[in-house]
Amino acid sequence: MLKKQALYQQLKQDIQLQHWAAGQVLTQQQLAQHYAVSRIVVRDAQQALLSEGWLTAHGKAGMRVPGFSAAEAEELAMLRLQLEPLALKLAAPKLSYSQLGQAEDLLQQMHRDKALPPYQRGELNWQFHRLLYQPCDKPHLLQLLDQLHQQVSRYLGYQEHALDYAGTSADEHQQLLALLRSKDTTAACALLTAHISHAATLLVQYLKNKQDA
Amino acid sequence: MLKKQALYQQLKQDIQLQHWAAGQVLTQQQLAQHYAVSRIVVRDAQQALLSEGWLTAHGKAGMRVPGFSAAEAEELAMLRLQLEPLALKLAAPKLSYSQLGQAEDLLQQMHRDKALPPYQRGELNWQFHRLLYQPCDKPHLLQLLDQLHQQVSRYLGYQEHALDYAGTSADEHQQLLALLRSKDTTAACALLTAHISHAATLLVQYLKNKQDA
DNA sequence: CTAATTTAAAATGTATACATTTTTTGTCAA
DNA sequence: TTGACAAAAAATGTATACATTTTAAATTAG
Repeated sequence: MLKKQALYQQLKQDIQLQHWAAGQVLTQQQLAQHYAVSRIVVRDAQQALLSEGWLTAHGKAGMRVPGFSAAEAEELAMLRLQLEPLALKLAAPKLSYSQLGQAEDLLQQMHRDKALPPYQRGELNWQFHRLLYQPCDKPHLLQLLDQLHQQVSRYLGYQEHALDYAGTSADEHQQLLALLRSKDTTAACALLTAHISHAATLLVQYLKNKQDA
Repeated sequence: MLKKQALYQQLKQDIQLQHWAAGQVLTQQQLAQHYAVSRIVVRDAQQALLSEGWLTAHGKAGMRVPGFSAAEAEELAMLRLQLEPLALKLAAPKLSYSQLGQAEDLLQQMHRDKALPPYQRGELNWQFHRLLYQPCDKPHLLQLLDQLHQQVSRYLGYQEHALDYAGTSADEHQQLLALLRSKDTTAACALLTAHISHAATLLVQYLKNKQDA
């Protein structure tokens, strides 16, 4: 694989797994030496991660690993609530049964293996949602959603139980598919809103507790 | 100035002024030679422009200059309508009179000079809107809006009269400020919605006419 | 002539070397 | 001691050179 992409993925994963502490400045040299690649490669990867929010610029003070906050989680949820139901509303009428089938497969895969690492489960979860939004045929909207997902997924590798994929979430996913199959777009959008709210509440609650401790 | 930034701005402007035709593939070598810089500089600038939508990736076929379409303009307007009134609703209660004064100054500057080049007028227009949204204190929302603005501004260098800054738009800006000064957030948001719709309609109409011809 | 395969050319990826800028450190004067 | 200034170190920006990949062209087999 291209070294650029390899480093991009590795670095992203290492950030998610907290191998680089939040707030830490990551210099080109440091990373180039640590991962044994040239600075050029590091620059490219950094740039990509920066534009996706895995790193944040601080003027000329270099790029830092962003931290976590309940406020940020809440903002991200607000934006998801603003955009995802819209995407679903536009996409729902165009969803084919074959796509619904694919979605079903993803759900099954997601809940079958109990020992799936958090970030893989999060990835499947997003693939599921993304699949349902896809037919809306609005490239910019989908791009914004991908971007938001990147931000949210920073929080996920983080703590498994924060999202409760195995519990209520699983039911909500099934119900959502059922509503879509029966062409009840309005109800599906309402359920999606509740679903996002619910997941967000859990995460925000968790972060607030952690702030106090 | 840093060559990277210089090229970034130059290239952006040249794209806006249609010096590079839509659909054209811009290779590193081509640009490096044309602007007399090394390919490294080109790479950096390209990457930045790509993440802002001034260039679009086509698999391994290189980066292309994106074209214009009524459908895209409509999508961008939809997203603005979904997000900007929200930003204003959150920001309005926190707007200081000093900020409203700044906004007033921007408006004046914008309408005084009749011969302002389109892209500068567009820039002032965005500064005005951005100033009003700023106090919402939602970094991600503001970032999404900046991004959307970049996309929209691609269309602006394009044709001056498409947005009618001198006509209805000027009135709407003034009214908006008045409503904000009187703390009528609800009415301000409603007016903003109408304002964005109006500008979008003009642009979309223009693009549709152009498609037919 | 068509299509497949090889060969040449062009473009991009990557490393190293050098230039410039930024940060830090250390020294001296008040 | 403190604060300003100079020197050194570190980090980033940029260019050139080389490696790899991709694309185009040319050649040949069917």
